[in-house]
Amino acid sequence: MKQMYPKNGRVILHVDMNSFYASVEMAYDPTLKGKPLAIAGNPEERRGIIVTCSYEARSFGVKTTMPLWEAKKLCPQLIVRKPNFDRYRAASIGMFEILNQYSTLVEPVSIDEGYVDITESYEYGSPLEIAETIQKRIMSQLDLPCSIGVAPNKFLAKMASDMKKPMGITVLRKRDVKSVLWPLEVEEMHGVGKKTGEKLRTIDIKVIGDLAQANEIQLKSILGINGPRLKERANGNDRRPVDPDAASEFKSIGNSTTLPRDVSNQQELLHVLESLARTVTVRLKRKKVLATSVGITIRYKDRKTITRSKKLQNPVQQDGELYTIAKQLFLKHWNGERVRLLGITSMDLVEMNEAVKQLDLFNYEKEAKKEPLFETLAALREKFGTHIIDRAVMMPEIKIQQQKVGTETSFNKDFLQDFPKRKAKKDE
DNA sequence: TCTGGGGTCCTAGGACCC
DNA sequence: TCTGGGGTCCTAGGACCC
Repeated sequence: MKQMYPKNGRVILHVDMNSFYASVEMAYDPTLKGKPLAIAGNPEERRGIIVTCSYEARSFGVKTTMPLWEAKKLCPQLIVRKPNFDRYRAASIGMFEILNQYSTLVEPVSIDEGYVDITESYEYGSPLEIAETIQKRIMSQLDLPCSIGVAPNKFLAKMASDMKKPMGITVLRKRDVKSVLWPLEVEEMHGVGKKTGEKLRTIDIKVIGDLAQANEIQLKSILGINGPRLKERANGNDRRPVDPDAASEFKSIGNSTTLPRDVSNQQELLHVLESLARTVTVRLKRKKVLATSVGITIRYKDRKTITRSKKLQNPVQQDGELYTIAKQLFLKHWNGERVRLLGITSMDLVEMNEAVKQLDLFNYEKEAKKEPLFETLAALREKFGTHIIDRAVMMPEIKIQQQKVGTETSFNKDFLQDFPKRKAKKDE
């Protein structure tokens, strides 16, 4: 079997669930099968846009991000359901459990898609057989359709999974790139959106083949670092590994909400901010992380959107902490006009057990530089933590400047600047 | 009568340090 | 008296994706 595969080549699958939310609803309620179904928010709350819709709905011209009223106009018999994220998460777990049975190299990309490196998975059959087995099992066990791309790298696998929907399997080899990929419009390419497409068209690049043969200097000048990368992809090259840990750690956690109507009342807005802070806090705790930066998003009536953020001295997670910072940012930057959307994002996340250590290191470096003055032991303990101060004071090799102020002995905080270095050396 | 909510990555300018 | 350039951090915004 082994000799079936190219010596240094990889075999990557991209598994993409078809109209995932709508399909999950149909699996839960089979009477919905075969009907035009859309998942959308509440139009009364101005969240009435199509998140996903069934293929039957698509045949009427209904599309993702379309306002609900528009979709209803195109398809009056459209059945609309609100999203049930718990259901979708459960279905997603089921899907990844199946993928994990064919390789240890499974990289989740989002709730409904992932890459699988099956280069070493000979025992389960040929690449095409594995793809067929996975597709059949997802259908029989979860009642959910998916499309699978089979290719020598992630980019080609991703493009391949998009080619036959629903329930397609597409093999895209390197040698097929010219005939299959190159004739497609550049905007069809993963990584090329509206803006990049427009820019590319200004230098007469219309199809993927044009991009593949484009002048690299010129590409770089209009797209920056992304230009040469896109050209590589257009030629079918992509060396990114399938990394099972890639998405395991969140880089940010945030929540935002479009208000049912535009609001300019400060109390009302702060109230919304407070409830957003609470939901973000709950999610931080569940993930056992703390935030070292906090940002807010304000979208005004005219959809102009600003973001403001702040790096913190100490990572936060407790109730109220997030709100306090978000409130400060909001009051400082809100221009008083009517607000359409508010959001809070927590960033630079650190693990809870890591955070204690980092808190100390962070503090004494920064604080000591800022205000090198004498303080009492109690104050230092309060600021930097009892543990770290007591350890520093106990170490005889560290000379600590002291002075008497009244009956109290104070310590020069400057000694703290050297402490981390000494401590690091000692720990080696 | 419009345009959600969750993310990631990149860029660019200013501050600051060496 | 005049003044380089690299590196890093912080902040804001933009593009893109699902």
